[in-house]
Amino acid sequence: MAEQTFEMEKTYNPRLMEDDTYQRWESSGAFTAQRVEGKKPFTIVMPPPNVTGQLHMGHAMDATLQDALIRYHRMKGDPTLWLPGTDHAAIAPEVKVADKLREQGLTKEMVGREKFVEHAWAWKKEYGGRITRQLRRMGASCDWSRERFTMDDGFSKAVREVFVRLYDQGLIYRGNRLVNWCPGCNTALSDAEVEYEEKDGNFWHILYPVKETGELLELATTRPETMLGDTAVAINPEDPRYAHLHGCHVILPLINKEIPIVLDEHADMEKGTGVVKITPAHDPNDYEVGQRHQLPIVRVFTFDGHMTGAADVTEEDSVQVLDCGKYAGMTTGEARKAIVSDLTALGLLKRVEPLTHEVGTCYRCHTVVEPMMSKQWFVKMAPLAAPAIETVKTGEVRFMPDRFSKTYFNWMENIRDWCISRKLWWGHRIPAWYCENCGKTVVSREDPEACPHCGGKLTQDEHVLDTWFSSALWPFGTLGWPEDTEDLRYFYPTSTLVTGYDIIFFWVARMIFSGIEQMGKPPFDTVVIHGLVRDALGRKMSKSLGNGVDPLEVIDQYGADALRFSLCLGISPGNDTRYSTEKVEMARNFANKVWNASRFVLMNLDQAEALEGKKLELADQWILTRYMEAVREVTEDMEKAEFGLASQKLYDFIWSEFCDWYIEMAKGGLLGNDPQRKAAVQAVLLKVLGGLLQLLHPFMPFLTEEVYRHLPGLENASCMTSSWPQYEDAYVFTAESARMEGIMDMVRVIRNQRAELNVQPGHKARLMVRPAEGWEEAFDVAEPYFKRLANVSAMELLAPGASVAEKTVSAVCPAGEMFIPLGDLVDLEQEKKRLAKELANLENEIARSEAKLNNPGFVGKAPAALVENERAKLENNRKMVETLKKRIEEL
RNA sequence: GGGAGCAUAGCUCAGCUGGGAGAGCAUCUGCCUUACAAGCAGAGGGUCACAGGUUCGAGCCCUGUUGUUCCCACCA
Repeated sequence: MAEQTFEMEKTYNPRLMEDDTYQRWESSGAFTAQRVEGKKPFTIVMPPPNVTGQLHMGHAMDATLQDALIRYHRMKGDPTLWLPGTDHAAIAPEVKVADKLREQGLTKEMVGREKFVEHAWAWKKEYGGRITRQLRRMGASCDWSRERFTMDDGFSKAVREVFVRLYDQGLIYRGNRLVNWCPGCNTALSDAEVEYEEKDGNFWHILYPVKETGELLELATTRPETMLGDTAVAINPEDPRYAHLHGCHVILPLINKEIPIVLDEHADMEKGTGVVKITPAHDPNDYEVGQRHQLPIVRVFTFDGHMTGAADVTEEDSVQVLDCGKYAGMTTGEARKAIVSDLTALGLLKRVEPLTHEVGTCYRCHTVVEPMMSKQWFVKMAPLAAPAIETVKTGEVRFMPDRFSKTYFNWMENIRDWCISRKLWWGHRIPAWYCENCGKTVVSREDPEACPHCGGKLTQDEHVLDTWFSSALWPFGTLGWPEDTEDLRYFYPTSTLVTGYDIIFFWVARMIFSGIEQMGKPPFDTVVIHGLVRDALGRKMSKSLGNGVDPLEVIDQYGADALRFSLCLGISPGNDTRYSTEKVEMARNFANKVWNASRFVLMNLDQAEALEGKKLELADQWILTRYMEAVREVTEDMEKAEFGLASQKLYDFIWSEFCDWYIEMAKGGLLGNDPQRKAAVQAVLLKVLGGLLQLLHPFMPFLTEEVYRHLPGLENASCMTSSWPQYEDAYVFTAESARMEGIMDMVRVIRNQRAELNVQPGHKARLMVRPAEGWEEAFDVAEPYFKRLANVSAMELLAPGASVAEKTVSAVCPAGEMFIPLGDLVDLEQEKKRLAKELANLENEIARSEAKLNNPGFVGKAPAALVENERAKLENNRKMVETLKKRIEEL
């Protein structure tokens, strides 16, 4: 006799258990991955959140799905590794630290690089643990012993190794290129970091005087402030309108500079006037034109978004910087206004045409990005992209859902070189040094003392690497690479990557080509893509909108399990989902339901009852069969990463079948005085409850763990490390299940009739049943079910020919005919009408079935089982119609 | 300009390989039935955007149309 020390509260209260449970898990060492030779591990590397960031709904979704997969595989017995870590995230912390310094009246430049980086590390130290603590509150079962950081020593080594290797292969180069420049963050950006936003703007139609002919040439631009950097205007060589201008020049207004008219295909005769101004330093197309015609490159913007002045004038690598004179020092916006107004004064602004156009902005600060001529480091992408495309084409790496491989191809097949240098201080400093003496560039794994060529003094490149350069190495860098570690050999390639579709380009694609390039194998075989969590109105959650919901507040109020479940229920792969409090409440209510069902079972079990040798009734056989179906379906869904389907299946099975039906039916056995029956019911309850807690564990780890360890026979056992339920044929009772469903059907009909007739709940009525052919023995055990579930006082079976003299409500079900004597509540006319309607329905059904079965196409081509099913249904309905007709006659 | 997603009950969304439309919330009715009112029982509510096509059979597959969201792209 086990003492009942486990006092369950009436209402589920997650706060009482979550922290303790997590600590127990973590200290048990069960999160720590073990290498088991000969066994294939299941490995996920966590997308590393910003080290100083805070948990948001996106992380919550990410963590929930990964943890569900990890817990599922752990229970299946796979050696399981979920490798957590954080990202140094370059810009965001850099901005935060700079802000903090500003509060003290300091700027980055004032403190200097070295001190600034120290401040950044201090910042990291202060906030670095925050997000990992928050992930723990989600219940994330990561292997914290293997936690990594993208700037820890080992990882830094990996970054340098990759940089040097790619440089040596000629896949990393430095050059003057037109890059996306964010004046707000004051750094270059990669193409992926530019977001396009639709903005209102204008076409300014400007007139440039032609030197040779004196005519005014009209051209249009959306960015008049760049005109000081014009080094040509282009016309199409085929354009008859301008044939006479070949070889002529224009005088650039405002600065009266003579620039040539060049002939170039880029000038589209169909667009505008067919004349284009060419600004090689500030427009990608113009840059190309400039290259073709050997035009000078004249930069007119500073890197922080102002017009250049005398002080900026330099000439480096063929880029000239202009002194913009009266415009010098203005912001580009101010310059635009001034230039437009000056042109108007000169009569050279013909007209202004409003338009909306897509403008590139910085994905972090949303400042408008300026294309700028600048010397940066690049990764040559074509040779890296080719095998990365191939590996997805062959199915070696598989996106789920598959449509995201299209997104991937679309990007990879049109990829341009990747700008990897950033004008920041926080990050991996580019391992390149320039010799002051001989001017050569040294790229090295170790910091060099002096120039290896001439012994001259070296200075390191000022830039750091794009933060995605290091996260691209995450799947092998975290496992010890470039060292040849046991972890690396055992866990690489990893199994599944789980992430949102928004970082396929930033991260997934780059991990794939990096893995192939450095390790010879892609870093994972499956990429599970999920959607974004949006707000209740379908908007993206963002700081600026202030519509973000803090997952921690949700956890405080409803519990981590409720949050997790709400993020799984009703989602479909790759589709966005809306966050709503209602949904969390629904999940919390479900948790409460599970809690109370468990409470009921525990209250009624005094010891572990084994199922073996128990005499089972229809209800037992039914719930066991349904449970086995749930095991099969949930397992299949987990394999397919169909979290929405798995959680929905569990919700329905637990609530509608286990609680609403089986527990109610079980009460008879538990409260009755047949000890054998009681033991059988106890055994079934224990079996099914234990199993469904396990199935639910990946979604609601805390609740299931807490209940599971208090089940009789499982004292202090862990649900988390228990074995995933197996489908067992021995517990599948197909025929008996169908019998039970027949009885349940009758229960539903009785309830319905009573409700319609407004029978007082306290009023119990007798039930007379005339079983349909073959259903007789199903009613042997049915009486208690009717009594408990349908307010029946007593059930009596009628002989086949016996008639019913009393005033009754009646109904015909597949299982048989039934009569409920309800005395004065019965209105015979009403009853006749109802039965007639019922009859009409059935006859409709029969007509439908007959039409189907008389269709040679259906009988000939539909699956045999389906046809058979239809025949049986028809047969059944015909029988029911006969019975019904007889009944109506009797009335 | 290219690509993708979505359009199903009043609202939010499921519906897995084609075989009689589901859930939660909301609404209506009746219940504190000793696990649970965060609950129980019952009810109402849908031309599955529109038009064609394939099929014995279409919410599901194909084509087109409309609306909507997103991604990519150098439209001066």
